[in-house]
Amino acid sequence: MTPTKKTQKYARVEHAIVAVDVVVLSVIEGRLNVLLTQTNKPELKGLWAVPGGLVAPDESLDAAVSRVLATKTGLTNVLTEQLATFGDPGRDPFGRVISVAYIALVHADAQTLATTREYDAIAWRPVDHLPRMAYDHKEIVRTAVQRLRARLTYTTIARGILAEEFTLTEMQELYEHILGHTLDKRNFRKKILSAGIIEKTGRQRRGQRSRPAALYRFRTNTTQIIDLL
Amino acid sequence: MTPTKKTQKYARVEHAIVAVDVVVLSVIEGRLNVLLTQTNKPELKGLWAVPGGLVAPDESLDAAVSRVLATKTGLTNVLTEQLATFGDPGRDPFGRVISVAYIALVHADAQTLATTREYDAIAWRPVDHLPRMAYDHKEIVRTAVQRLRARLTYTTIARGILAEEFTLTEMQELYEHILGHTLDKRNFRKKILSAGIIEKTGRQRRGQRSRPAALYRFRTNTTQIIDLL
DNA sequence: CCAAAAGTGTTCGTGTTACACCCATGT
DNA sequence: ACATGGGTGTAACACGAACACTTTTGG
Repeated sequence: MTPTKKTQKYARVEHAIVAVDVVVLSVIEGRLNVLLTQTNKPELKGLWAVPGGLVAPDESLDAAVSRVLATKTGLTNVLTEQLATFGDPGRDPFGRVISVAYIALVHADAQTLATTREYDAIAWRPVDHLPRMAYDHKEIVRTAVQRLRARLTYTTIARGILAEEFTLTEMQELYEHILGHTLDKRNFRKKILSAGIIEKTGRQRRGQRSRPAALYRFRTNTTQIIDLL
Repeated sequence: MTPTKKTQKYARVEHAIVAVDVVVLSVIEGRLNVLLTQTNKPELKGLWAVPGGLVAPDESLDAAVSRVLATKTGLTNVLTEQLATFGDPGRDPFGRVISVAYIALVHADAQTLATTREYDAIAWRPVDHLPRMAYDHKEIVRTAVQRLRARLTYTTIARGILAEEFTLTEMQELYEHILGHTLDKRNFRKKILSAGIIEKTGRQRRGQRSRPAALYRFRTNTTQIIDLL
């Protein structure tokens, strides 16, 4: 069944264009950052946008997200989650484009690798100092950050941003930076450990001129809904 | 700017079709029900679907939802909220249709009015006994119910289902039916009242052969995010 | 006067918060 | 030896859960 045959039945309908836009978030040097690309369309010169692309005729939305991430940023195997769909007529000056927005979280590791790729400029920007952006992408990023903050306290979504192995202090700093306020060290450890979502790897992080820290990993590969903090 | 002109720039792109599907929920006789229509397409004979329709070229998604609700069910002025977007190729056997699903909540009042309209059959069905359904609509309804349950405890979304004026017992029964378990009367009242989201209207519900109940209303017209229960 | 639902406080246990010092390492 | 971040317990408090009787009306 080809796409053309499949859409026959709706031939008279005015078709829209469907895109996916991916808000890639990471914590870099203690700040929550978003990955932005500079568009090369002359009409939007100088404006930044979240990486995105059109959905191919026989491609699922998730597949489109993976493809866009891989081709436009070099990122693969990223934890993604659907955010919301933005469809105001006029949100794209070139036509009626409906955008299904996704959140993607990447490890502190992968950052440096991800920044060098593709044709137009690509860079990390702190979410609290966004540049002028194309379309409604500023609103999309704001929505994504809101959602991430909310999820952080009742899911194990942090798994997406933390490296494979991490120290409890790294994890706590991640929470503090995303939530925007400090947390008590002893209480944080008590809650996270008693939730049973992470376990010691047995290894240690050494090298700093201080006591070595125990390394932990998440016990599961899935994002669980569980009350933390 | 006509739609045709606007989409010029993307003329070579395979266009998809964008639809909205609305999961209309209400509590009827103590059970959570969903409003379903029976499709008249011969290929899907006998299957039920959630009311939905294609998005017009210059119509926002929200506007499409309102229009679909009004023309297919007679409902107007309904509290709606975007749920998620379903876009698997093959979810619609007739073509590539991307569906933006919405939740709509209607007052216990409006129910009876809503059921009589439009060409094909339309009826309320308990969400825990869904009939055979077309497309992926069963999954959409399940997702909607999950979301409603979750929202109930931390937002004032119940406002959408309750009538303008209601008794605390009615409100409590609503929560019990949607959550699927009973609640303590005194604790429920304490929490809801101390949250400050509702106020006495000064009127009473009389007529039952028992003590009259004070009537309440929500203090605001918006769905607020606040910790209840 | 009886049935039916409305309304109202207190106790107890659990979970959350606030808080300060010793430990292991690298330089 | 000292600077640096890692690691640990306890007491006060607030919050949530459990629980039963009196009040007001309609019939």
